[in-house]
Amino acid sequence: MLTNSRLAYHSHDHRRCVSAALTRAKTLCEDSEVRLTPIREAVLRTIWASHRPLGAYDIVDKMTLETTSGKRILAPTVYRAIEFLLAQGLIHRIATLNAYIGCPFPGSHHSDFFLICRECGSAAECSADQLNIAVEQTAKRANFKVETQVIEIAGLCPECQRVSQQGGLK
Amino acid sequence: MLTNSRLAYHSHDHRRCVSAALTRAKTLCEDSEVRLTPIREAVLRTIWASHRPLGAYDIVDKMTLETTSGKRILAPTVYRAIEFLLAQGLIHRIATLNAYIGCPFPGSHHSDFFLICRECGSAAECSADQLNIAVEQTAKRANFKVETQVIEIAGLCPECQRVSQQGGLK
DNA sequence: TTTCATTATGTTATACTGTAATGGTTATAA
DNA sequence: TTATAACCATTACAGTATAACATAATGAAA
Repeated sequence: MLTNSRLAYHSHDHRRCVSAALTRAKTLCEDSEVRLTPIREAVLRTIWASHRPLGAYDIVDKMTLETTSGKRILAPTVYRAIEFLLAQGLIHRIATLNAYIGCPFPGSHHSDFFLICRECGSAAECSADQLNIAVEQTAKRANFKVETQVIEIAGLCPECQRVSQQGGLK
Repeated sequence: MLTNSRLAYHSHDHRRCVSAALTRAKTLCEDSEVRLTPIREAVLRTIWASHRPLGAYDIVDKMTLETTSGKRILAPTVYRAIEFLLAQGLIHRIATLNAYIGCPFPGSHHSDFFLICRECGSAAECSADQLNIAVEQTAKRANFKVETQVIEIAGLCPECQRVSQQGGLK
């Protein structure tokens, strides 16, 4: 099973996640001959600020705060960047949260799912053959032709389980 | 595998679906000692008008048209009814469409998924142990505690596959 | 039956999410 | 340098959802 759940739920040097994501993004965009413009890169960097999915207007606010010129970034600008990043597979949309998260392994074409912690908000991306096979087979039994799949699982991440158990014991 | 895919995708006497759904709803609400008020029943009936998920404002419009008194039904009224019906497990929310659909087998506690046809818009609900097991196992490998799951699969239903093949052949 | 508490609904206003449309700007290549 | 396409700014608006407060209906207790 391919997953970034270790990083997503436990403390780590997150700067490495960010720089790795940006490096991969640059390489992929060069290979695909599309442009990772400053705005698109800034949006990607903002989304990668954490392992928590971020709403479009959160991105707007963050970017407006961080900008030096004091010029307000507007929603359509962010949405256009999001559209681009989605198309390149650099980010994913979390439908249940109306939010966006960086893809930890772009380029590899995978059908993936998300484990979203309701407590800390962090989300891990996973890709498991077993699950994809189960989807395919159950769809087949209804003669349904699968094109896209959205699998979003909410619950408690390992860290937040620990914390909530400790809280219950005291 | 528990599913209503036959009914969802093929022509049938839909009045029976509606009356069965309303009967089940009444029974379940009596058992739970909650009130299926006229408005809630009307919203449920409206949602059950087809096997296609319906947006909240579509429900508003439909109900406003169908009302005899000419009085406009307003959004909060519909959303409150939706909230109630969701809580009773009589309908489901389709996150990828921001829309609502009647549950064909309420009462049985199942974790389910949806096969949504992008062509005709119809959605079938399914419950397959294989898929639930796959979700549980893959989550377990990340030490993630599952609470809720959203699985929405988009593609082509059997009928629309037939039609699109015929179209391609001519 | 009256009263009271609870639940449900009506009404207004507004927040959040997302996109259409238009025109200006920048980068790239001929 | 100029034509072209891609990108971005700006305004306006569409669609989804809820907050807040007033009123009405319901059911149980006095």
